[in-house]
Amino acid sequence: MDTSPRAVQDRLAAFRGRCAALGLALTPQRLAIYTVLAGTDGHPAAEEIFRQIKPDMPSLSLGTVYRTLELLESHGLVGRVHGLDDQAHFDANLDHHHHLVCTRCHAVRDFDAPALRGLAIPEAALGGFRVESHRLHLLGVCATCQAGEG
Amino acid sequence: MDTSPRAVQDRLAAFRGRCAALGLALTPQRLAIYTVLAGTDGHPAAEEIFRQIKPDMPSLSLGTVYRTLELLESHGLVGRVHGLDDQAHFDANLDHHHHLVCTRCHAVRDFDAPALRGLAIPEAALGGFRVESHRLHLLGVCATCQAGEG
DNA sequence: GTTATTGCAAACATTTTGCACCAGC
DNA sequence: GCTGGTGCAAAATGTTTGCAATAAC
Repeated sequence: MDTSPRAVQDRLAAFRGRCAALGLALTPQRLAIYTVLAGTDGHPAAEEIFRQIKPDMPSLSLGTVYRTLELLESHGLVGRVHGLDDQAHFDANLDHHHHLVCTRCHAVRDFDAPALRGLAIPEAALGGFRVESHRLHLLGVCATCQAGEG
Repeated sequence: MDTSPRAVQDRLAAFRGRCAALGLALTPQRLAIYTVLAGTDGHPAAEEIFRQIKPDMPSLSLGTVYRTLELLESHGLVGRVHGLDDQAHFDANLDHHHHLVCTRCHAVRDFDAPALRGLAIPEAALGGFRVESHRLHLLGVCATCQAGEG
């Protein structure tokens, strides 16, 4: 995901617009939570988002972070990613993309390979299942963890 | 996954062999847990496996189910699947296959499409990540849930 | 001023762990 | 008799919820 200041600004502007359109109050908490997601390439869990904001907003409660993420996901403003731990991770990048999941450190990174778009799935194999979307997780070892091998 | 009596028998025989080779005791609990997985196409969670065995083995404890699944997974005898809920589901099918995940009822079913094997992933997109395996989740609505639509 | 949103704390669900007891070699 | 495995209950973890106080529109 493009995390240049410009791209982040664009994302935040779009977020404000979507909130207004949906009738959602643009509270400082919501803005802070979305800003964390809009500005990172990672896929933080609720707890991690909370820790990042807490110093600047001591009144923030973890419950609000969970509620906000749930709300934003239900309106399609953020995505939920399941990695290897049983913890939900979140993502402001809604473009079609896939994930690299490190089996050592459980980090999740985005990647996109245009060659993988338009996967041809034989209808016959699906047995009546109606496919609406797909997600591909590549499991392996990230560069950082490889460096630590020995 | 082939759940014919013959295929299940084969799987159980292989399981006994693997346990012996690994020096793992073949306790009634372990056998019961693996049997549930070997005989189903679904991907039950620990609690579900527990419920299925409990009537026939009242002394069974849920902790043992968790410990056993963890043990079997660590020895590569079963696989762990993350669907849409934040609950681990388990799978005795270790052949290369993918999953159909129903966004309504969260059921997970296997499917295999030979066309998807040998996905060509451009190295350049990976940025040093070493890919060891991949999993594809197709999200959509299963036949059962489609039938219930109105 | 209303209504939606927050903070807090308690509840909840899932999974892990410590420890005493038990079973098999 | 050791070793490993189980059952139980407590704890840890991640998440949701009820309710009174508060802030956004």
